[in-house]
Amino acid sequence: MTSLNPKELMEVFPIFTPDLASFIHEHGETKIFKQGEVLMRPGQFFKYAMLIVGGRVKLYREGEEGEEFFMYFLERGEACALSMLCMARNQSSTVMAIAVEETEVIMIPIQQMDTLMKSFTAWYHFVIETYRSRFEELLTVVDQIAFKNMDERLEWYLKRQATAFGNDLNLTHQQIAHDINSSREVVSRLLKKLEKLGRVRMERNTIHWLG
Amino acid sequence: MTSLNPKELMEVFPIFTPDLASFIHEHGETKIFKQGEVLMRPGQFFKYAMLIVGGRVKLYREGEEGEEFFMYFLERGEACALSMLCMARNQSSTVMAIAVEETEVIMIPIQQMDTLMKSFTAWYHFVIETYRSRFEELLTVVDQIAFKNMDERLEWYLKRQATAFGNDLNLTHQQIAHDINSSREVVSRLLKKLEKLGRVRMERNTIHWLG
DNA sequence: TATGGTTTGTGATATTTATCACATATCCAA
DNA sequence: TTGGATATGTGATAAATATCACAAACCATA
Repeated sequence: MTSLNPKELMEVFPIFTPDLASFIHEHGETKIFKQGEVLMRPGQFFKYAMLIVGGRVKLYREGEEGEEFFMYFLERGEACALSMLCMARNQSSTVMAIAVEETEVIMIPIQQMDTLMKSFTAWYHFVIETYRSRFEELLTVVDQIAFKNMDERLEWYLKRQATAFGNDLNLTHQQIAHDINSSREVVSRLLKKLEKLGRVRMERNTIHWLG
Repeated sequence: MTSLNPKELMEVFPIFTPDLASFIHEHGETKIFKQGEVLMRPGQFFKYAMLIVGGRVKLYREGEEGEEFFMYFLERGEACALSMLCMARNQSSTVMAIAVEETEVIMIPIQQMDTLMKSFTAWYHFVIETYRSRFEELLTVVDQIAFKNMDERLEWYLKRQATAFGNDLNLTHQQIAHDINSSREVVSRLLKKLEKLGRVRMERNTIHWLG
């Protein structure tokens, strides 16, 4: 049973119909993840589909030598596509997902998926839209790393961070370097260039996005 | 009405049940795409979900300055995830898909999707598996371009081509350069290195993969 | 206000990849 | 067989990115 009643669920997930909202209210569990907590890690098996009610989750890919590569955020009203996809075949995760803020999640047990899919057209549309938007987002990620240089990729990264967190970004150059799989020095220099172009203003531990 | 009867459909798509196979036999259309024909291009809207019966389709992303970047192949028994995803919201395609061999495709009109999804559990599982495998594949593509150097990426590219076409690859260095978004000279030099390592043997217009 | 940890700045250098210029090789068709 | 198109080879150089070394700035707190 979730902590949100059906009416609240329909506010967070506008596509839900009343009967679907009731069903999820009934069969879902609410869980709070604290900042920094891991929602899933590579190799872990899914028992639940995860819907984000509030907060923010960072999804990233890990390289063989411990590198990281930021892919996207999940936010209020969205769901983890992989948790739905892998569940259906009892596959394990291939990405890291950690809460970057305190995050409230509705966990729907795998056993309910067939029922949901068969009984609620709205659920089917929600799942499709979840897949579609994540696939699109992953394609834009591919575009960036396939076609763009580091300066453009950095700018794109900052833009997305600003969309998620607002224009004052509490990030060190080292953290950014991790996320875009570059090095701190390179990030520092490119940020300096962006500052000269008037795209950012910099402080220790903070970058003001002026986009 | 498809050119394949239900029994043949079940051979190509083992997950299909008899009733699903009959439904698709009834409502699908068969279409042959000749080598080099475009199945979809960016901006085009979908009217059909596309299932591949035979042949091979190459999916790639286009950059802003006309660059190309190969993502993956679709083969017998697979389906185009994007054609299913976009259809559901009447979205347009964001990738190029061309037949690299003569390819036989079953086209299922968008109008049938809701019925299929509601009436056939096997269809639902097929769709999920289609999404899942394409998502996984796209994640491995991200890994390669995010974490690997050109030599490793080239080797990975050749390996995938060899899996699709066999070990004798009819590719020019220029074509390869296009697909991995590099330049001909770089590909030539890296191939030379691979030849010295005994991973390939080279001829004009052909590369023999010895992996 | 002294101290040590963290963050940022920057020159020097190495590595990787791209680009340019041109030579050579191979094939096909006239 | 020859001329032109296509494919490949290769040195020189440029550009992008990574790495190393170390200095300077900032911050918390003892």
